[in-house]
Amino acid sequence: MEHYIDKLKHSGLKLTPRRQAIIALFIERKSHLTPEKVWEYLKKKFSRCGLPGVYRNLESLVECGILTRIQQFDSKKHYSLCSIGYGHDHHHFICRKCNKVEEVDFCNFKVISRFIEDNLHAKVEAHQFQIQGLCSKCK
Amino acid sequence: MEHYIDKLKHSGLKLTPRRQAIIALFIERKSHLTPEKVWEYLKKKFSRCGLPGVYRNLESLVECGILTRIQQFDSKKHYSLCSIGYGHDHHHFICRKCNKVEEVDFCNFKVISRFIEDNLHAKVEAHQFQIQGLCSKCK
DNA sequence: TACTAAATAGAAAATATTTCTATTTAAGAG
DNA sequence: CTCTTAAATAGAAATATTTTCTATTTAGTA
Repeated sequence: MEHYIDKLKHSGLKLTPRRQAIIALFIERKSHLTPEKVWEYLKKKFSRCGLPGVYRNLESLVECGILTRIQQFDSKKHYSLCSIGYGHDHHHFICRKCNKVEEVDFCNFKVISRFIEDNLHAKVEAHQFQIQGLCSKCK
Repeated sequence: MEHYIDKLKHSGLKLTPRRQAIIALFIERKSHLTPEKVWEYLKKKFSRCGLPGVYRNLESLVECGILTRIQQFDSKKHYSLCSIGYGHDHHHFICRKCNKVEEVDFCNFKVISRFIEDNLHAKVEAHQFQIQGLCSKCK
């Protein structure tokens, strides 16, 4: 938690109760969450709580490198904790049952990047790598 | 084009003018497109044309393996042609300038898959790999 | 404690997607 | 070629999702 608070302050963002609660929620759940899900949780903790604020907070937490956007194919936004940070390459394993997101600390992207630059003559700038399956508990 | 028509028929889907036009559009543009963009194009070709139909067609073209969903972070759905097919692993290079989508015929996923199964003790089922950058023309 | 920029709620608007029903059409059978 | 039927369609409407806006409140600092 300290780690995340440092990231917040380092980005010049204020440490508000709302943000602390959001970070705590993600730490507790370990899964990716939609703005709506986050809102459901926050409404229980804060009597006054707007969905627009949730959207804004999630985006600012992405920008300061605490959260990352997770791609699902359901027309909703999804976020999860991410130590790698905004603008960098992301590698996530996502459990299709419990939605737990685990970071994959391995990437042989250089090889693929080289392949692409050689074969497509393109300039590679970023990549996202998502792996789906069942986590150790769900399988 | 023949290739795509075969795929359609093979899936028991009808070859309608709408679908032919959608496939032709994707072949011509080479880029990923949102339902809205596809609709804009179809409206020029068909006097009567509904957006719900576009949504349905795009989804059925995904299911028969002609299109794939492309992940962008803008709250819209994105589709592109894809020879790999539904449920299989996808590897795309996407130009951030012209939105051209190129398939990457290279994958050392087995190594990463093995790494994940060994380290996270998870069962890997699918993966998507997206690479962003500038294509040969745009760079 | 006072100040200031940032964060907030809530209403409203804008955007995106899905559902529904009646009508039309593609494709196979005869 | 015509008939039949299941699939595809339009368009209206509903729903869902996200963003914008304004006034108010608050965190962090001096």
